Amino acid sequence: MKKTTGTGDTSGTNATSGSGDIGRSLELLWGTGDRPSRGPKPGLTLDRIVATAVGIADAEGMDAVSMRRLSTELGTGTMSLYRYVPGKAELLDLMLDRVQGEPLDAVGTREPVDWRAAVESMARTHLGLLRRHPWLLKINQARTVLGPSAVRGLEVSLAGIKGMGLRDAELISVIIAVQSFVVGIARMEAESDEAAKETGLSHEDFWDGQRPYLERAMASGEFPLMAALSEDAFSTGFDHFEFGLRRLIDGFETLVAERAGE
Amino acid sequence: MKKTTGTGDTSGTNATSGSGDIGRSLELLWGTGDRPSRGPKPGLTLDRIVATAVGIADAEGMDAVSMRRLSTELGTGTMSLYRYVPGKAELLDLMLDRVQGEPLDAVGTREPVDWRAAVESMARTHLGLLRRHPWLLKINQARTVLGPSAVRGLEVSLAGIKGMGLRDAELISVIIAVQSFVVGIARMEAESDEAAKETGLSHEDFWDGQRPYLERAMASGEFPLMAALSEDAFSTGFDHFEFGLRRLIDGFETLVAERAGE
DNA sequence: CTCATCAGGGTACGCCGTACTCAATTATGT
DNA sequence: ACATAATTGAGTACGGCGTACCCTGATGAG
Repeated sequence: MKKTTGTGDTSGTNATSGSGDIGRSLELLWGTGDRPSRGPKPGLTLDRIVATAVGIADAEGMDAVSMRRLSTELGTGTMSLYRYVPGKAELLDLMLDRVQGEPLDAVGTREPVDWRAAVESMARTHLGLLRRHPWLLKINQARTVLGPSAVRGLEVSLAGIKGMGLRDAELISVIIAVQSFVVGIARMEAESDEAAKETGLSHEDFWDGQRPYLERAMASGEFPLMAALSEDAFSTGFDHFEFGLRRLIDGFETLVAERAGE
Repeated sequence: MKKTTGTGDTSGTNATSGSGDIGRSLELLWGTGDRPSRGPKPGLTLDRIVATAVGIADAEGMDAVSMRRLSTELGTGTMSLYRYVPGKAELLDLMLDRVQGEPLDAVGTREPVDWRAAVESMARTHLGLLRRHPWLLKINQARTVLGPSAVRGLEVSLAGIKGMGLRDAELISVIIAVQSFVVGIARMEAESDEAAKETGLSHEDFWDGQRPYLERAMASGEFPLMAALSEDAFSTGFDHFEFGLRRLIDGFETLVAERAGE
């Protein structure tokens, strides 16, 4: 995704730092944004660019976010964007950190009542975020571990589960387990929606379309257990998120009780 | 991702079926592949195309899989591929189903010993698959729920956890919970690797690069809990997959015990 | 043998990210 | 006040992508 040009030399023009992209990303993320003293005032702001990009992604998905499209939306030339952002990858990093800040504004770092409630809230908040911005799933999150919003989010999460009485590495692991589960669920949902939108087929039409193939397979006798499943096993009435979350919390409970008993 | 041309009319040339893509995918997935009687013999096979595409993706990632690249690898013209596959999306579906079949060949549908072992095996197998083919994470899996390999995999999974004594919808939910968790973990790993490869920075260099920003944030006093974390909280020595899997199984155990007690 | 049928490949179009160039603008030093 | 150095923003161009369209040949049924 990085070397699309083929001519190489992605970080040669940037005189400020020879380190590459990630340093630039961090600088933009944490940076103060002080302008140079000489020259005309910029007609845009980083904030406006990122906000607009997020708007496009929310409305039409990540694929719609291109530098040309973004510049059109902003009423500027395409290349002007590169005055503010070194490349598209860095723009994505900024988009990521921006929306990650959303839930934090509402929550604040209030005292946690109970770690179970905290875990639940963490999962629900995260899932809500991913549902609101499904394009988040298409951005490499490993890059921006250390944006301001990510750090704040981690702090809030830690505050919630501190009371579990686990070792530090285990607390991190709890967070990772919950986030992993949530991401997995969100991914399923997002992909389902995406597929529905792309093919123009609704959920029901989709399943109806599969039915003949499925039925032939079931009739073959090769899949006895699947054939024996009741009709509503795949029904949309069952909330797989709630189910999984409950199990996960129960699992944590077991560990916490175990530790307390020793 | 579908309407890249802008001229519209994505499914007009195909005389065989006006239904669109998904029907065509299923046909390729389950179909018998009978050739027409007239005309020259095809120089390629669907199998060879898909296998080559998988090879490229394994070696160089999903981005390297383009129709041009694939055709070069196969020694044919680019457009020839469209004789075998209606479009790239369908090719991805086929790639997905192909690698999903891998673990099944080894396992077989032997009698399950214990549902705990089955869940563990399910998770480990899936994680292994995703580690071997990280590009799987970039393919929309919702589309191909019903490829032959997917159906077989589901059957095997069901066989393993049947003994839990849960309702059908709950069994599905168990599978979904485990797979979601595994996908989440795999995604973290893959993104980490990808970021490392793209930036050319190793894991350590990456963290060292962040350190100044992090330390400034910690020094600000805004994040007391994070600042208080021990050094090794993020150490690579802790296996987050094992931890989460253990909790998940414990959580299932709680439910199973609950049901048995009633 | 004829010819309908079908495989294969070339060309072209509209997207994409972005390197490079250059005129216009502006704050500072004199 | 003015000259100057710095910076902006727009234009152009390149190499990639997926794929629509069309033409060339090979094939086997009648």
